[in-house]
Amino acid sequence: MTIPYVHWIDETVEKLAELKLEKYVLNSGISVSGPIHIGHARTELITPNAIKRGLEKKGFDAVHICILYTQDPLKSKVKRIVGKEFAEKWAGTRLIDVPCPYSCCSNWVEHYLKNFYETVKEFGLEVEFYTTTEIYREHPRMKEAIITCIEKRGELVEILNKFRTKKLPENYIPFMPLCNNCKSIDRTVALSVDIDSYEVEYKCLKCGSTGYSSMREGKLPWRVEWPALWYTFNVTFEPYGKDMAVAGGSMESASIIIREIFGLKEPHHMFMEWVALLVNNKPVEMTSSGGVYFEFTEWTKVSDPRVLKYWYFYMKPNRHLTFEPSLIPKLNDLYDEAEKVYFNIVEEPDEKERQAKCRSFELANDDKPPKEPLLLPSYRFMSTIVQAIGLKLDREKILGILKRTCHIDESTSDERIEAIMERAKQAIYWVSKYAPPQFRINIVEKLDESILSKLTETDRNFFREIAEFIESRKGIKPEVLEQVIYDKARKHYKPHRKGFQKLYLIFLGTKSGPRIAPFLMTLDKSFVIKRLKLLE
RNA sequence: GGGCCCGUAGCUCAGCUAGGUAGAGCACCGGGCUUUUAACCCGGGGGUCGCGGGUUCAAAUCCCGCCGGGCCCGCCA
Repeated sequence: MTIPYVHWIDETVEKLAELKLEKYVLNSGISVSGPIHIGHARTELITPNAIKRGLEKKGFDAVHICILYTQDPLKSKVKRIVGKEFAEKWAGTRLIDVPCPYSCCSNWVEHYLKNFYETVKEFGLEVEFYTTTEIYREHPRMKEAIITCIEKRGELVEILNKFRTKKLPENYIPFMPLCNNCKSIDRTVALSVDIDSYEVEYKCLKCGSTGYSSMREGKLPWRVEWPALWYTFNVTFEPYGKDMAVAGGSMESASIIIREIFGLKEPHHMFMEWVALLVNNKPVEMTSSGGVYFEFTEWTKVSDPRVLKYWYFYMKPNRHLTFEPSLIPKLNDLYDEAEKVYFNIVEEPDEKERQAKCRSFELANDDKPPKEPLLLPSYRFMSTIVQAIGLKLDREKILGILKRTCHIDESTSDERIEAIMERAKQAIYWVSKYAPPQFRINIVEKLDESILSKLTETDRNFFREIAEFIESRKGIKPEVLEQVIYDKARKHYKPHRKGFQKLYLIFLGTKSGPRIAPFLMTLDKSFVIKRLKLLE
């Protein structure tokens, strides 16, 4: 009685496919209240995009839209990312009107979206983005939705009041106007609406002014805005985080509103857990405005997008994930392992596990897995190599080392070389910015008394023999050198590990280090020989 | 006040959607081995599946009630 394995993405696709719709609109949304992080990427970008592709593969017309909330007021909690003064000055202003906090872009939104679209492209995501600012200004369906909400406001208030402790008055106008005077959007009250001129009469509680402003510049309150967007785009599916999942939360009210006010059915939903960041060794949910995040645009600098996609596809959606930059080599290993399982280079005895890895690997590659495995040197080893050559992206040196360590040869394809160089570039960035101390290699520049005084005659003989071996041979394989070092260590020391300790001492000034032979081969041969002879 | 997720070996978790002998990795112990910035191989110990009840020939799995942990909503988004 075994249940056939179905990946959770495929399961969702199957369910949606049963609806047999002419067109599928998969919606997601991100508030541009700060940096867009990799937690957003899980729920709002990567997951719905894979579902879209799944539907397309089955021959359906599907589109993935992502709404960027730029019309929202700035939250005061952004003080954690931009300082108290800035936050207080601009709190309550539409994000689109807030200046760039670092004075490098034309405004807040532009600053936080600066490299965003490019990263989306690098991730191979096919998403249509809309800002709420442009939707309010230009989208005719949104205008219809707003007018409907105002016309049916009695009914709407009744629905909203079911979810409120502080009840809204019967004549409440469900609209947040923009104050022309102080540009606030969260402390204004709509007094009356003129549908023909599409203007709203308002009173601003912040600056005390009254006046008329265009409804194109205001917004609906969130609980109404969400279903209005469903109506605007005819949304059929939407993943959401736990903030929306709650009984009495916005999803529940939005579902009632879309049915009763707009006469449509609510979209299908999918619950996704959030991604936490390890802060002081404790997981904290990522929050852009609260200053806890790992930026989405940062990902492509440290790693291949497929690595993050693979992680998200391999883990179940209700799984709470915890991220830390020091996990990046590990996550790369996870992807590399999946590649090996997929190409039958490594055996995965557990059939379900094998399928989970293979299917997640395919999904991470947008269902177009490579014909041949890349089998890159591990991220960890790449981080050793780049450190040995001073964290410079020196193509010749890197490829030279990889040749010496037998990772590549003349027959290695250009595609693979490029992938290796890409990983080298990422490893440099990672080592410089994120590597914890135990991953850092500092080669001893010059031997001084503090080291020389610790060496014995035995050590000198041991080093000299290794030096002579390296000198006498060309094209040594790492395994061969490893064996030679081991044999000589056993010959000179008891226990032989002492020999290894002395080797690390003269190269790194430490008692331990990376696997010795491949490490020595990352270094310049003449330097290694000189150092072993204690000449430098 | 309400909701969601989680609770299975020391740790991280799989197994629960369709009930059928309790699982993996890490850690630990023993052995092998070359100190490998989380090495590898062989063997071993280790669990009242949070608690209580119910359904059933049979429950980690389904139902009800509790308890514990985390998060969220009841402002705004």
